[in-house]
Amino acid sequence: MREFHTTSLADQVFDKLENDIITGVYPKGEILTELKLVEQLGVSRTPIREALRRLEQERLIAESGKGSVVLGITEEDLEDIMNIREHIEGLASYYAAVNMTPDGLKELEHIMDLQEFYFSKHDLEHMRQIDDKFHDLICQLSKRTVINDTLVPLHRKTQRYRKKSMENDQRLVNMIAEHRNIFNAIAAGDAALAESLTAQHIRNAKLNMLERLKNNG
Amino acid sequence: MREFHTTSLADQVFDKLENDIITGVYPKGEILTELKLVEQLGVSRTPIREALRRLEQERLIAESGKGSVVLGITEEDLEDIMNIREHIEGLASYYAAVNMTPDGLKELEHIMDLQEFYFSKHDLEHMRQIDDKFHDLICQLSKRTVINDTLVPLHRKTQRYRKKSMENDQRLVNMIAEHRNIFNAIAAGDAALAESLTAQHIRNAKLNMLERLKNNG
DNA sequence: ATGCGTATAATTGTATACATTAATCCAAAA
DNA sequence: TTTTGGATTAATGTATACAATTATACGCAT
Repeated sequence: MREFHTTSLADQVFDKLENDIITGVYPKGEILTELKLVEQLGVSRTPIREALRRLEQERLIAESGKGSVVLGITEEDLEDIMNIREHIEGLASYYAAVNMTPDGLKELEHIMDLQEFYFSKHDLEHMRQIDDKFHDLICQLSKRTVINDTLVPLHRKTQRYRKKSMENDQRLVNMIAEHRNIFNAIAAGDAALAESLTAQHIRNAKLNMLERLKNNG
Repeated sequence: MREFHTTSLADQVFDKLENDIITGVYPKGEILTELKLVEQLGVSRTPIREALRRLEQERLIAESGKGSVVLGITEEDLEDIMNIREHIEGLASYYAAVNMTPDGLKELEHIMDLQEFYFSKHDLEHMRQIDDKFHDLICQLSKRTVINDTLVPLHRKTQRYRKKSMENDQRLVNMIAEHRNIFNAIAAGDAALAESLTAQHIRNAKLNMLERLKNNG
């Protein structure tokens, strides 16, 4: 018998709020109070509180005396995030190559195709989502819980700033090529190559992001 | 006017449960149900639920159909934790050296003294706590939120296995010496040295832990 | 014996009332 | 004008009742 597993209200509220923060519906500095969210979302405080606490733990919001304030990330944060990813994300690709399954490979290939599709449409919003999905999926397919749990929150935090770094058309072309190379290494089961290509890929992304950040002030 | 800020029941419950899991009061596999905890702790389900959700996010427990099950960590987890720490913990020491304050230095020095005091008493339980405190404090004093948030959960997860690695007396002596060297580098403001000493320290700890784990089966 | 289905019990999910705490505002005094 | 005190308001913290779900036990048919 198939199990239904309706997602709980708390999960739905969390997903919605996380997405709204990432996409800028609630910009940095916005104050979220439980009561306002009760009105807006039409559910009771209980699931809302649970969602807020999870967002708090991910450092997307923080208590501020009066309600929860939506946090931004500083240049220092971004620097640290990319430095950590530069050191760790290669491990994810390494184990993804080691533990890959046919199903996982198919999933990953689908991402590769979508990324080229959205690029041909110049759809930056979906490009951002797909880029994130690519890196999240590799973490997941690595089958290494600790690595996944360490990296995924960092991916979440950079999402808001990813779109800006995608306005550079040349970087987009390079990104797609780098993803493709990483995919090929994983598909070939060459863990060491996947690892070093990934580290280099993050390094490139970091340089591009920080440069953009400096130029935009 | 001084602010009081009594910690909430939810915080207290979280701290207690986290500590009980870390110290083995609730061993791996133990099932925690909200109702049992209500009886044991004498508070309502609301703060208990909040605490459980936070423990879940730290991967110390997981939902299991019937209640929440206390998770252990596998050898793979331990390997990943120490590999990640090996790559990142140096950054924490680096920034701790850069951003150090007199007060912070005093705090850190106090830890150094306590560690030698407890060693002279052969008090392994406190040694474990102090070791953890040392690394947590450096993360905190680095003033780099992302680095702190990335490392602290990893420290929590290894606590349970730290005591075992402290049964090696020679390792304890080395550990104290390594901590002292890291402290001196930070106090001297030599960020690069603090970073490399820390990386080496974690490498040593990793080797010792994995070896112990193999020997004990 | 074994598998199936239903009744029952146990557990979590949600809403809400009440308690407590913290922020705000305004009036009065320095 | 600034500050201070307290009343008021608004927010979160906590407990609890009720709903929905899931596990379990048991009887029945095969």
